[in-house]
Amino acid sequence: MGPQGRRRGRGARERILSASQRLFRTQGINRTGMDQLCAEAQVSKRTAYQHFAGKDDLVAEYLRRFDPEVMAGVFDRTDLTPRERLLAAFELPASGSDELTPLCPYIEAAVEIHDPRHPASQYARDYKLALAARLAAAAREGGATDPEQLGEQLALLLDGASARTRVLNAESFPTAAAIAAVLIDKALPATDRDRGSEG
Amino acid sequence: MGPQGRRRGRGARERILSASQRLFRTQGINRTGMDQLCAEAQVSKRTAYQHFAGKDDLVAEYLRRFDPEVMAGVFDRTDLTPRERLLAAFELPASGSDELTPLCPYIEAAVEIHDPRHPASQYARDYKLALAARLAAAAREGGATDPEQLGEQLALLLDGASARTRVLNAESFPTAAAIAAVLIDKALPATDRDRGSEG
DNA sequence: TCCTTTGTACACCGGGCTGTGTACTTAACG
DNA sequence: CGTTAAGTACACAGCCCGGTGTACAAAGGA
Repeated sequence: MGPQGRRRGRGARERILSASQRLFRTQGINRTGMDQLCAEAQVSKRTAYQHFAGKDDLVAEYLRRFDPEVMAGVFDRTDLTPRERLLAAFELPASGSDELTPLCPYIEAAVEIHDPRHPASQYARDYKLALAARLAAAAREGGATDPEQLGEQLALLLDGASARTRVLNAESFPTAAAIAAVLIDKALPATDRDRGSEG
Repeated sequence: MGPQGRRRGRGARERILSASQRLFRTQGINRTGMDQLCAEAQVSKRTAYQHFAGKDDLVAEYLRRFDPEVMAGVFDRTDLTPRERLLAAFELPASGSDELTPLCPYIEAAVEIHDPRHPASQYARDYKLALAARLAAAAREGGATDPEQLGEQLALLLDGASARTRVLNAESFPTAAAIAAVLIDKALPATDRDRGSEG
């Protein structure tokens, strides 16, 4: 119910969004009420609704905030060959060694929202396509025979690992990584395995 | 809210469960209220709560009912070689040609329920393990080098296709099938591709 | 200093949800 | 026929949720 003792002042919007990240990811979207979210953000409910038109709006903005941060760490690593970059995408994201990888927030949103026309569902779709495109770009750089196909395949593996980790309550990324290795070895020319095809 | 005109009589429990299948699959679990469900089942709300302790109970039972029906069609086909059976698991399930494959109900439940200790989550986990085991059994029958690994890999592909179909709002099973073909060809001995290793 | 912008406190509304109480009706079976 | 199990109709309790109205307090630039 907002900040009871100390005033928290000006950074309301940012606090709301970062509280969203914490709560939506750990509890899910539907199970997180606006009251709890405002309490976590130390923001009054009124303020929240002055910054966001509604919960839907907040959810959409929460998803939009993921785009930059998620994939940048992997794809911008110029020290790795394309092949290594593709494989690095399957290393456990932000691996707190005893915690499970949480379900991809876009899949979570798509399942919880369930309306394909909802802005959040649009963002989810856009993100997934963008990620596949990035994978395809790295695949092309590595000299893959059919980069788009490999990108889509690897993206599917990531989604599978994420969903399966949630259902089984056990880490599934290593399995996905093993499949990815097979696909990459098959699609990338053997001579370029340790070196990009860039000339 | 229940049967307004005609009385429907004795088959209440079955009608409730089959209405669950229709509504939970098309709308999701949380978005389907007991009122709507009872209306669809043409059953009074009171009757529903005489058959099930609560909605949680109904959801658990709804999931339990899937076990026999889903995989039986594929794995019992003795006319197919093990390799063909493994591949058949990736053919679009119940393909209404213009409709998307709905999200696997166990993934749906695991995401919507979100509590790993909930009976529904248990069923989901059990089902996923059982399916992987069935795939592994077929893989073993086909002479795979590491049947358990192949089973787990194929199961992950199915989950990935299911989740990604939902997020992208576009069919992803063909992609998964292509990956499956690669994995199967790699794991099954070439001489046994058209014939089981049974002797 | 004053005034605008931002945030606060808190009660409250309407609606949907799960679940129940009660009195009644019907179908099946002996 | 009579008895009993199954189902019905419907109102209603209680809860939580998203969202709002109102009156007030503080920060910060001019």
